[in-house]
Amino acid sequence: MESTATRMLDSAEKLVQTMGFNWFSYADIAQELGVRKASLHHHFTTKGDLGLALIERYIRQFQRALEEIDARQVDAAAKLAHYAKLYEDVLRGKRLCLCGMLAAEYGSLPEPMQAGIRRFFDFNEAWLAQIVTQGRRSGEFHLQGSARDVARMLMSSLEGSLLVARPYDDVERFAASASQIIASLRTPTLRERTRSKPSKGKRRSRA
Amino acid sequence: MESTATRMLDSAEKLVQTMGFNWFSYADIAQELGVRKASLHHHFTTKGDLGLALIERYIRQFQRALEEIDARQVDAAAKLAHYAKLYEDVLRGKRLCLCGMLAAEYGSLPEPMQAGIRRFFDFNEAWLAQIVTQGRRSGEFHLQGSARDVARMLMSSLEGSLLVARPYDDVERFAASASQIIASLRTPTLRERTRSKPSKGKRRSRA
DNA sequence: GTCTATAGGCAGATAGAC
DNA sequence: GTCTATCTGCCTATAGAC
Repeated sequence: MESTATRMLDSAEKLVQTMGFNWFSYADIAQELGVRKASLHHHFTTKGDLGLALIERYIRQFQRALEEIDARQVDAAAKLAHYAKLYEDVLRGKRLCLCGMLAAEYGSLPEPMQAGIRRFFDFNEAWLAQIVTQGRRSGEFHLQGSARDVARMLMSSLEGSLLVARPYDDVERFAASASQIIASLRTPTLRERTRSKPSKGKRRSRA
Repeated sequence: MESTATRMLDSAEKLVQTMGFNWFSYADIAQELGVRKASLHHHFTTKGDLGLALIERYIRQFQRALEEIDARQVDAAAKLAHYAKLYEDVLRGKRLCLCGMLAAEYGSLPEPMQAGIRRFFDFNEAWLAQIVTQGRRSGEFHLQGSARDVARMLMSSLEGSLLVARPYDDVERFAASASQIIASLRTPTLRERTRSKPSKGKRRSRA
């Protein structure tokens, strides 16, 4: 059985991800759950408190999902594909990434929420950088730039792909962008390689 | 001398791009311009009217900027670099793309604004697809996928790079992502080609 | 922990004088 | 085109009974 606080967070999360933090009110959640606004304020005194709780829970959920990926997948490419699937599932629910939405509204949010949003991005960046490093070592990925910069590019591109795909209510649009982004990391395929000059390729230092 | 309506649009545009459409009110604009709210309603009866006017003006401005690029730049790569600069300038003003912001708030907006947001993306996609086709013909770009899909990926990635970079107030973060995205289109350089293994590496199916 | 009641303010919008 | 005045409704938040 879910706690009341959890149901409140679930309802708020959906509202933020679909309509934005500045659009919804306590009345919306109260109505959906069949409680009074005052009950909401008992659990989350201010709207900022609620927003921060949302971000912190979202980070924890993402953390678990990434641990799951690390545990189940071996290849860097497979890990990355599953990472993209996480985003795709969000869009399937006709939502945006919680922190993607809040990043748009960033300037209007209380400071603790702003710090939480940056923590979410920092955490994702760190995980992705690790995957990029792994993929480069294994020869799966072909790329220039630091692992950190590639990680930032990947995260930003996926966030943007969600943002742009949603108005079209088109999961395929997202999937096409995501696979194109990921493909750009892949070592050139045989067909591409056979075009290249053979020769004494030396292993490059970090680009 | 700027018309009152123009100054109203300028003020509203900045508020939307920094704080979001659902955050600001007519009172904010009225205060900044030293007029009354009723004057605003005279020019833009409803907030939705104002929002739509904002989108339409933004599209016209973008159109002019892209014509400028077409007129001044010859190479597809140079055109793309200038396109990215358009985004970078937005971030320099500590703003988001108007339609990127509105895409986040999409679900909460009146239908005419929603249609306008899609027009903006469609228009950008069409221009980018043309550049991609040009670059592929000239041999500047190396890519898989249709010009349309590459165009969508580029636009989404740049929108997302703005979104993620802004909380860090870091134009360099955007620039690094943008140049990485664009670099992924470039035909492998000689130096990159020489590194590839000749050999029978087996081709994996598309991820 | 949930409720009723209410404060105090601001939202989007309109009427009508100047 | 701009103003004053006003409407109606919703917002976040709190006090205090149950």
